[in-house]
Amino acid sequence: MSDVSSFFKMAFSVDCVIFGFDEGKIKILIIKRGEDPFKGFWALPGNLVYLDEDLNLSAKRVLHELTGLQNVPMQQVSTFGTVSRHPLGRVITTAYYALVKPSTLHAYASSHVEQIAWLPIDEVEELAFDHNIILESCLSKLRSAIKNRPIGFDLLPKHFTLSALQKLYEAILGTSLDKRNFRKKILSMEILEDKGVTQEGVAHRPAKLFQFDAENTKPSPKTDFYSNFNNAKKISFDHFRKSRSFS
Amino acid sequence: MSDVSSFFKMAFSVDCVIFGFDEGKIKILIIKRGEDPFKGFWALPGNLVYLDEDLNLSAKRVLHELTGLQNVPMQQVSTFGTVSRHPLGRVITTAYYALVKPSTLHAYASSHVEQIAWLPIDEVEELAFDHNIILESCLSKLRSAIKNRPIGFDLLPKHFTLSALQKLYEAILGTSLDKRNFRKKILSMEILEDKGVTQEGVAHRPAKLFQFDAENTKPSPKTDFYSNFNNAKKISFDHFRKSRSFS
DNA sequence: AAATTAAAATGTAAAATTAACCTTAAATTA
DNA sequence: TAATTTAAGGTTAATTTTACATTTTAATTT
Repeated sequence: MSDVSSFFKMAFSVDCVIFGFDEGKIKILIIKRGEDPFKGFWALPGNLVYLDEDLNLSAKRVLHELTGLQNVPMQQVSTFGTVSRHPLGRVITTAYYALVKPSTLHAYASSHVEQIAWLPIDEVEELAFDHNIILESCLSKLRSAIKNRPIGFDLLPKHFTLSALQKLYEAILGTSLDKRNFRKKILSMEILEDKGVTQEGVAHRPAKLFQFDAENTKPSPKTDFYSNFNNAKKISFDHFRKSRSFS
Repeated sequence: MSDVSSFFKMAFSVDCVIFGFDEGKIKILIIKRGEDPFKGFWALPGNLVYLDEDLNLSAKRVLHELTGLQNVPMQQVSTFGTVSRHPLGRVITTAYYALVKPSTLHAYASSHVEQIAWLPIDEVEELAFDHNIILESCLSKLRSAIKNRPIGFDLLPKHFTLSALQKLYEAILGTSLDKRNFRKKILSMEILEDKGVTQEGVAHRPAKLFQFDAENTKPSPKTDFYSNFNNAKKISFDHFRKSRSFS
């Protein structure tokens, strides 16, 4: 290659979509930017990648610096590279998502961040850069991931009820599921361990608590991990539905 | 952001995994590099992205420049960004795959390319850069894509027999499929148009020719597009057939 | 303490899908 | 015309999915 130096003028960034499940809703972590560009705008946590830093590690570093979150496994989703997506120059960005338990961690506004918030995904308005598009793509990835692998547990506390798990699936898939069929299917996978303990202090019959049993994560033999999203009862999730990116 | 200029020192590239189906095998297009780095090595077609060029368009441009291929839809797969994956500096690369019909197009060695070859995927040896890893990830993407969407047709000539289609699925999935069940399932999807024509000049009963009917590409209602890869026959033990692939 | 409230837990039957399996048909070649 | 080769196609059993309603258990209210 004759002269290659003119190519080495780009920057690279990572953007993180951090999903949490709280009050029956899927939320994401957004930050209000404390510096230009897009100062004062809400945005996904993201920043530039250092020259001597692996891309995948960069996502963890950036998330930590901006929100204090640590030890969060991150999944690469997609890379966005239109020419003028960033006002300061040519910046290509890679999107990552992560699933966290908002209850057990404390995200805080850190460097260059004015504010931080957990926002239900159906309440997200205009974000900085092309972050709305990035969010859509991560959401769509999450929806297909949850059908194929037992990842939902990462969004729940260590011990949880089957109803909570079902609500989580309903929130992500945007459908309502049949209770008996859901329980049958999940239990038949033998990935849940019955802790022999029940809820306390609830004003109704207390539910059994389960724990995800990582041992038994053999892939389910036939279909997707949880593919029967067909028994949807067309009830309430209208806004949710329409935001599903088909096509 | 105080001083950001030190970040704008990276380069960006795209690498293409071009799949073809030929002689019953899945092959990829590889090039022998005509310039450093890795001059003389076999590699995936790939090159640096221009500063003023959209990432996704870059993949098409690069493929065209190196192989002459044009109008090939490309799917983004994944981005690779370890620090020293490229000897000339910090270069992050995005992998794309495409499905082509080797019969109807003429790839040729173009700029900076010494040679070009279609190589069966199981005969690929050491490639330049981290291209072996990139290939693996595209292959794995192809395998899951073919189960979810009717993309196999992009690898076949316009008119094809059901046996050819089945062989294609078998080659990609690495399993053997039951002939009657395969035909039943594919035909029930109503995405194939019977051309009322048969093969000619074959030394056996000629097969009917079909054509992919893009009209009818409603997503199959329940399961994956072609998910029943479980009826794999372990070839020899025809009656001893407890051979379902568990675990 | 009895009644009310709220969610938990549970089984069965019909429908749909998947899996297993083999014989006859149509062309070419020897 | 016999031999070879691949195409074509249908039935049954097994499994999976779907639809559906009542009873149980605790806390709270009266």
